[in-house]
Amino acid sequence: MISLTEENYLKALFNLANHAGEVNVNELSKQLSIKMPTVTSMMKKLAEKKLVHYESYKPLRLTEKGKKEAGLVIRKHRLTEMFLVDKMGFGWEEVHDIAEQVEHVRSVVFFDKIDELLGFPKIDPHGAPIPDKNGKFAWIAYDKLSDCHAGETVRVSAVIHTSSEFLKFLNNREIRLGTKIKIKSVESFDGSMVVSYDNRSADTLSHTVCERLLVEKE
Amino acid sequence: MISLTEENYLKALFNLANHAGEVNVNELSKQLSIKMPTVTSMMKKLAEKKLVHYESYKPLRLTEKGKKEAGLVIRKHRLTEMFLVDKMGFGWEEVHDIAEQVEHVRSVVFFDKIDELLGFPKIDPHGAPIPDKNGKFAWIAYDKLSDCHAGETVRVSAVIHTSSEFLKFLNNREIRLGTKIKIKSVESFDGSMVVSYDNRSADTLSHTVCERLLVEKE
DNA sequence: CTACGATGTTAGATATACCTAACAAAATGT
DNA sequence: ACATTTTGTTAGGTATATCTAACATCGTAG
Repeated sequence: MISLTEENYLKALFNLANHAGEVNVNELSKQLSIKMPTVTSMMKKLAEKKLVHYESYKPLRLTEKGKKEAGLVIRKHRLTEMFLVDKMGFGWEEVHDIAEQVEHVRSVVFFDKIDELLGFPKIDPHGAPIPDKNGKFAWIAYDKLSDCHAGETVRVSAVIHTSSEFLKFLNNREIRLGTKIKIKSVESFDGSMVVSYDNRSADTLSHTVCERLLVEKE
Repeated sequence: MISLTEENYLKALFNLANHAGEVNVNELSKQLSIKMPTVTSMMKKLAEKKLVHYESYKPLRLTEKGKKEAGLVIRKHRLTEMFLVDKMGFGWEEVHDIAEQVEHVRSVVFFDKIDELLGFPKIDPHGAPIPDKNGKFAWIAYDKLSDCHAGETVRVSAVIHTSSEFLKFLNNREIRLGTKIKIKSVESFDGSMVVSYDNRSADTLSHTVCERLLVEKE
């Protein structure tokens, strides 16, 4: 049995390990707003449960079992977010905090039903992939808008949604998943981009914004 | 701030106090499957928080504040049950355990949205009243079927749903909220009733069943 | 290459929510 | 009315999850 607290550690480990595969105690501590000694002792506990590989002073790594369990928590989180948006009418900027709580519900049928009612979605409202029932992710490689060039036309496929402020900003600009963006020019000194989309012929997006928009080239 | 555990104690206190207004430590202990000493110490804690009136060796009583908080938890529980049945397609026998978990979600907008999507329901799928946003109950006085007499025609308005087995039994007999029952005779020696309803011309219901069906006379 | 800052661990304390064992009070039955 | 059973409390212990303070190791900059 994995406690609610342990679920949160696994989820954070997975999210931080996204690219590198390894995580520091310090990073994890900051992510969870939990002091380092507490993190160290939890890592020892999770190591005993064969959920993480832990050795003193070495970076943390999820075991296969740990990845699976983390995937299942993230599955519950993302299915919940999708349900809140698609079936309950919440905005994509409102759902993270609610899903953070609902994800800890222990009922397989509950999430299976959500999955079914949604038609077995593959991505959440922010474009992030929903792991399958074994906790496995179908990774999709997107480009950051900030890595694209003038003249290219791209489609917004996912957003990095660390803050609801960013999502509200996108709401104001009427940028959503699927929005087709044409890059008119890139300012080399600050990385900001002049783009057009829908009926906005010239809008400027800062580098900070462009880094958080994940796109596919047409 | 009221913890998840405290919420469970308040809910149990309210449910047991339904009629009497007073509850024993022993009763509460059995209801929650928590040993008496633990209950005693929790009562002292809840008394400090002004949620219960507690004196050694005296029966337990919720304060007004305690009743309100208990009402709010029960509101969340019953709104969840209604949502699970009406909007997600679960059976009334499946929803208690799921609602037991979802009720602890701390998000006012989440439950407000559920309330709105359901059209501000006054009763849950078992006919129990849903408290208002101040935790206040609109009490409805029903009769037990077991207190009715031969010749009377009644309508099922609520069920006492301590076990999902009872609800499955009612499913098999096709008895639901709203079913109109005609009492043909009452066996005086065991209190069982011969009744007719829908297209069942003569069905026998044991006293145990009749005690758990709450009805309104036509 | 050593010293210092960043990172990580150990030790010991706290709060919550549970337990058992032992004792105390209340209720009950003959 | 007193002995017994039921109910309730006290005392002390455990597990989880957190903290601070002090110490240890690592990595790097001078």
